[in-house]
Amino acid sequence: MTSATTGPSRRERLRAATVAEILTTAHRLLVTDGPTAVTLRAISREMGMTAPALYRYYPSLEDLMEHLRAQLSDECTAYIAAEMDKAGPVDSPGRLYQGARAFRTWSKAHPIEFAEIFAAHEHGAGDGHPEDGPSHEAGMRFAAVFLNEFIALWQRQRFPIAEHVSEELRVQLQPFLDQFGVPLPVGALQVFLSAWIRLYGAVALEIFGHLHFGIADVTPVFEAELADVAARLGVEYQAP
Amino acid sequence: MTSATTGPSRRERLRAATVAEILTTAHRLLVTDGPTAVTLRAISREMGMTAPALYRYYPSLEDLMEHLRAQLSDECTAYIAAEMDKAGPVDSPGRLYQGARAFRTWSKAHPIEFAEIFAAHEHGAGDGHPEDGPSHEAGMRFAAVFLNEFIALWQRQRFPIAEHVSEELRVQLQPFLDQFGVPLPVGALQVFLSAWIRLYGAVALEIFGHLHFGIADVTPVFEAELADVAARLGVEYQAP
DNA sequence: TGTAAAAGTTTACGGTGTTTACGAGTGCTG
DNA sequence: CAGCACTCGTAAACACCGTAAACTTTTACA
Repeated sequence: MTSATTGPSRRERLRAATVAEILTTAHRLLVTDGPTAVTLRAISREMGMTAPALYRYYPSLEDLMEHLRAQLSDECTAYIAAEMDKAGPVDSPGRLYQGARAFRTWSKAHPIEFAEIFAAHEHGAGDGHPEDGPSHEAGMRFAAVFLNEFIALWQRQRFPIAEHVSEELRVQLQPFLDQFGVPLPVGALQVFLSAWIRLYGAVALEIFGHLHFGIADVTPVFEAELADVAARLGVEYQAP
Repeated sequence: MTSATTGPSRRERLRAATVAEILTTAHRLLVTDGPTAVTLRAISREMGMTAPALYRYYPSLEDLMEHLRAQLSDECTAYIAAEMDKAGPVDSPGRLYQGARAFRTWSKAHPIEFAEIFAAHEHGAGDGHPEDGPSHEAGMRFAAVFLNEFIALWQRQRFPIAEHVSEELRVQLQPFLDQFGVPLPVGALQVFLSAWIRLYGAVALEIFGHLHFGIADVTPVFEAELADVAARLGVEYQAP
């Protein structure tokens, strides 16, 4: 016993290090050789191991990929949060701008990771419980970054919200607000969802190459969308 | 020679039939057993052939999948166009509503096909010319359905467009309008792009399961988004 | 009818995820 | 300190996979 404070045991530390190496190796293979190159044999080969050894850490390749996606999502989240902080303290304007642009910047810099995180992964065409897994939790952490910023904006300046929220919509959104204790009226949540839809739509279309039918530089399109959302929120447009 | 009119030869007909069977078989495997089940061996097995025989029709599995994606995209396009026609002749209102809802309906009914078409397929993490291939052309046909409807709407009633289009944006969009002879001002094209971003964003987020953090039925969210886009276009909202 | 192209098969190579059985090392415990 | 259980890793094997080459059968046409 070398340390008085009983931290993680030696075995646990080694195991954690191996897990981290597995994920970083898988990540490197993903970005250098594409999604199809992420195989158990390739990972183990790079690590100087044999493929079945990886089964001591993940029950299947799909499960490994699920954890990789969660890590990639967290990296994206951390980048956005860091960029937001550069824009100033919590109640400073422009944090949402910085965050939205950071989302696009990260996605353009990591298109393969973006596809891995945000494209379909109801893998295997089966029943598969939709609401679980580490990548889903990572998705919640991602959403929290923008939602918290949205809450701060709402508390600072009440932007105009939909005067009339349909009953069907209220029934869907109110339970969510209650469950997580979000201090937002349903109308504001609707605006948040709309803003997120537009941000995701613009970035995803660009990353997936569905805007390259004649548009060389998508930046002006993105900025126009950003300006339109900003106008809806009643905040003045800030050029990058 | 059995027919006087020299149509496609017997061999060409057989070949076309085989190609069609290959694609329908691949499609069936895709929806029943998932993307990973679409293999040359599985397709040939179902067709009572051997795997290398498929190389007489496609140079690789990836090429076969590319053609499959094009066919799936065309099926989506055809469904949307047909649903639009149900809403009335070219200049009747509600065709855009019907089309947008048809896009969501088809996507929800064919989530795996949707992912195959609209998710990332810059396969293989390489150079790969982005602007070619049958699925890209199919994407153009898809876009044309909505764009033509948009042009008709513009010619029927001039909806309000962005009063000021930034110079950077104009430089990107004007060449596209000129190249394809689209009778639309850049401001209207910007509105079209914004509408498409929102439609795609809403549907993709739903299909990919990124809205199921507490929202059971996404329909009201989608309808709210639709109503907001409609308001921007200056057309009255029509409930489904 | 002969001949050349097309269509399909056989065989083979290297790769994959995954299971099973086995061995070496680690750490706790009586 | 001895024993033992548990962890980590390997080796062999199975059933797949995409793809290439050589070979055979079928088809169409001069």
